[in-house]
Amino acid sequence: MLLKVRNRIKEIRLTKGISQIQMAEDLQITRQTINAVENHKYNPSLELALKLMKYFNVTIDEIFTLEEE
Amino acid sequence: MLLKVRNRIKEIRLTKGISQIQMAEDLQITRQTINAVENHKYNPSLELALKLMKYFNVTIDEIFTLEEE
DNA sequence: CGGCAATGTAAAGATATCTTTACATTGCAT
DNA sequence: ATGCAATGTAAAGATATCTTTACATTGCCG
Repeated sequence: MLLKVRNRIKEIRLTKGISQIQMAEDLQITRQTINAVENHKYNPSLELALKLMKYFNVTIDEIFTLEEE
Repeated sequence: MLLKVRNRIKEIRLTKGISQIQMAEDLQITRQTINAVENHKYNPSLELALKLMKYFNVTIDEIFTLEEE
């Protein structure tokens, strides 16, 4: 049972009307990192994942899910 | 405001009476990885963090916290 | 159409995460 | 005290995550 992480960062970001640029500034990371994570180039680190939860004020389940490959 | 990830993996594991060795087998990772994470040598990846939540059947807040440095 | 903001993408380099192999230490049961 | 299971630790190597710089594409507003 192979598991893979999916995220809904882009959806959540758009519903809040925030740009990648603003997110990057707020979170003190680069825009490219946000873009890569949104487009599933790679997963965020746990640290970044926790910051995203805090930033959007959502639970982990609302952003990340472990799905079968 | 520097933030750092803390975890309670060791506490949770011990309350459930599970060894690092058994955890490693169950989660299909190495014992050294569990040991390193428990002793805060580095953070688990988001993927491993999600697997740990599922394995222990706990919420993210029960395992991980973002604390000030 | 032209300009601008937002987004997508790419490549090189730095650091983090994880594995493999191996050995040392601890603590508990016999 | 000896043996054994569990834990701690270390070093080398592989892959993942993130930054920096740079340029391309998209879409929308004037």
